[in-house]
Amino acid sequence: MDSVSSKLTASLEDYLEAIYHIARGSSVARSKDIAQALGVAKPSVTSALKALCTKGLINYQPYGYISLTPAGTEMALAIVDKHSILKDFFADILDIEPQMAATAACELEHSLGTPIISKLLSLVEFIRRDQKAGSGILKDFKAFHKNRTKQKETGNILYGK
Amino acid sequence: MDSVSSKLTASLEDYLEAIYHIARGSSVARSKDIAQALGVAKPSVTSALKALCTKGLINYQPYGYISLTPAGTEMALAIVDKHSILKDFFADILDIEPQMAATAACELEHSLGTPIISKLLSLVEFIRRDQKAGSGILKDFKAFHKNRTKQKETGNILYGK
DNA sequence: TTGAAAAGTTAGTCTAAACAAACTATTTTA
DNA sequence: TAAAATAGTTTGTTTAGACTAACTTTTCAA
Repeated sequence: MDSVSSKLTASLEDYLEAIYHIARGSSVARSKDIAQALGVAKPSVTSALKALCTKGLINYQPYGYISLTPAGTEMALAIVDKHSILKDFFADILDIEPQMAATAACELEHSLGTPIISKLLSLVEFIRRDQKAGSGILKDFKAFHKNRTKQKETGNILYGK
Repeated sequence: MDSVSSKLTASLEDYLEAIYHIARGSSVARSKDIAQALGVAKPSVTSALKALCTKGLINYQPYGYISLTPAGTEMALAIVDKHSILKDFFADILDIEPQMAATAACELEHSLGTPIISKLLSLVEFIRRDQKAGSGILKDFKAFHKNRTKQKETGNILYGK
């Protein structure tokens, strides 16, 4: 358990997440696909695989296929969930372009703990429910933001965009 | 301009922010205070000061006092603003404990660009204004979250807390 | 005004994460 | 089935950021 319990770096979390997604699609994760998914060179993948294997999160043998252990799957799922909640918050509530929302989610998923993510999920669901009920919090908010940033022209406001 | 325009690392942003706060209080920033503020050893501060000086963000001479240049002040202010907006969002909207809200703000202030921060600020102000107007979005949201996480006991929900 | 204490710097080490170049293993195909 | 192509690994380098130990500079107090 000692090797498993240690916290991962942001980088190793990214590798774990990539392995999760690749294995979802094709049921095996190959080193090359991981490199491509993360935009890194092949030797970087090899190093990361060794680290993740040492921590008991993946099954890995040199030149072999890669899969997540139960512990690795659990961790990957936690990261993927955070990513998804953050992306929804940015894209659906803050109305950030999908690409930028995804990028931001990628960065933050490594920093935020469950208490904050839980609240964020509630907020997303709260506003979605409100939308269905037709009372228009989101619409009002968007109008509020548009109006607030329009004042940028007059120069008396920060963070116009 | 070449040395100034490069993006800072998260670490250097932290140093810049610390210098800003220390110089606010006592009008001079000493190396020792920076080390203490960031919980880091003295040689780490010296390295960071050299880097920030090279980038034209602080005035620094060995064994001398430290101050921000105009460019450094501008950057520090941008970071401090982000921090403050994030902290308000976590503490006032998501109702996260102040300590945790501050810690999270510290992490995220380095990752999020102005488009997202701007929207977040609008959201904070939108909900504050709503509160004053008495229509209770925040109150409803808190109740919604409480209710949602109560279902945790029954086991059918993620991120109960 | 000099010497001890405090502050700051230098030098060297460590870790994480990336890279390129070179090598090895596997797979494909002619 | 052997050679070419592809995939994966090893080795060694680089960068950023931290650290300790040892050294230098500055400050303060007797």
